[in-house]
Amino acid sequence: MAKYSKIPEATIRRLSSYLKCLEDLETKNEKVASSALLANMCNVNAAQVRKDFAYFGEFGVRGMGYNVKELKFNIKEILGINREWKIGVVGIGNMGSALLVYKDFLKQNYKIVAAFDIDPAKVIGHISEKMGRPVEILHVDILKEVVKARGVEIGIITTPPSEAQKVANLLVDANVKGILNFSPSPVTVPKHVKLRNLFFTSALDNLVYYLSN
Amino acid sequence: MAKYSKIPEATIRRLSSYLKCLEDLETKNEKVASSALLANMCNVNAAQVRKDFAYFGEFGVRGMGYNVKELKFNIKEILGINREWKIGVVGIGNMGSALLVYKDFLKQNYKIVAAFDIDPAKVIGHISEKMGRPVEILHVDILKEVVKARGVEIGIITTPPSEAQKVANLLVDANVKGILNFSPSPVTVPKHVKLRNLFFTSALDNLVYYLSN
DNA sequence: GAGCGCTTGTTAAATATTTCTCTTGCAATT
DNA sequence: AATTGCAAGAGAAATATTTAACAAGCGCTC
Repeated sequence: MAKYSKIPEATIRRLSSYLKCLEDLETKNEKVASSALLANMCNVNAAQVRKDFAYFGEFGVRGMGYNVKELKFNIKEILGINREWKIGVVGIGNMGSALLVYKDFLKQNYKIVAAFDIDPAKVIGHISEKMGRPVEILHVDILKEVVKARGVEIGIITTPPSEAQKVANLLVDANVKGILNFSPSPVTVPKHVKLRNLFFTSALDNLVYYLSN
Repeated sequence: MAKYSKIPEATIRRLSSYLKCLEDLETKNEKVASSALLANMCNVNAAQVRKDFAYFGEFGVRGMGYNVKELKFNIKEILGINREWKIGVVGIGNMGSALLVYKDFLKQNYKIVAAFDIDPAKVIGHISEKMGRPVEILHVDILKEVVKARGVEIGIITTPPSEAQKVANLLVDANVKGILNFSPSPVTVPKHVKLRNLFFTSALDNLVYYLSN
């Protein structure tokens, strides 16, 4: 990580996608993967794959390829996801409740340790019996104190768009380090907080553009 | 669109994000927006904003800025979302049911006209009373014929990862033009079908990388 | 243990993208 | 109708990213 000063943002995105492919390979009991194979799975150039890794070290064996488990471990270390991250979800509607029991979060060491809503009693209805027993849903009024007490580092916003900015402000005030906004309304936060907007329609827009052109 | 032969992929992504900002401005009753304002909202450079638009035409007024409604219209036209797109959702678990009633899809002219599951009777339990009456859930066995009959153009996969590839194959066989994969397992499709994987954990991975570094 | 096949890591070249600077033109004002 | 201020559009320069080409090196076989 000393060799290169600047890592392309796109490289980081791809690392995450290589990781998903490696997990896929792991379930299929594949032990090694070449840059060509990963490139193929992720629709990128093989040189790109090797270059992406080269920013961070040497993880492969010449003539052989990459050891799936090892590479997976190394990517997790690079991304900083080799430890548990504590998450709080705000807005327990349909999407919020779905996230509360989303299995891939658990698998990836993303642990939802708190859930908030403006009306905890009412939203219980969103939680179907099939969902098991997710974390208790608390009132947003006590968000700040709970976030601090439980060490929540990342907030996820799943409120209606009209509430998104208010909730973002609450989370910032409660000192979360990052925010993932699932609501379809863009929010802004101070520079010291990292923000990602995840707009479902944007994924569709992108798809549609390439379908239309 | 004749002036430039190649449009950066990143430009398309940004158009979608400008669009979200314009909608936000519209709800705030703003009539015009400058490139500087949009740049600020989307965390990009103002020249970038102008350049992105310049690929497709001249949408602004010098000295004034861009008319919010007009620009919104033009971006929709560019992206190809100035008409309704018919969508089918496969896998009606928690995430799938949440999407069935996701308001922003409707607002954006994305219409879910079909929903499938391996066990339609069972998954009704996922649909809470609050959700109203989403589209009827059908058995995947009849996916192909329903997709064709209802003119589904885009398939959304919200099954468990183990089923994702099978469903992708079904959708391809039913002649959808594009697939949006919400399941955490990467799928592959023939080149003539457009695919986007939407991994929630990837958004978190990205956030965490920049929190850790 | 020498040679071969294969795939990595690296450097350099080719592309692509972003940013800067400057020119153009609209609209408001006087 | 001329002047001024402002912000878009265009082209050039600066960066950044991707791709190609090749050298290095591991493990297998003979």
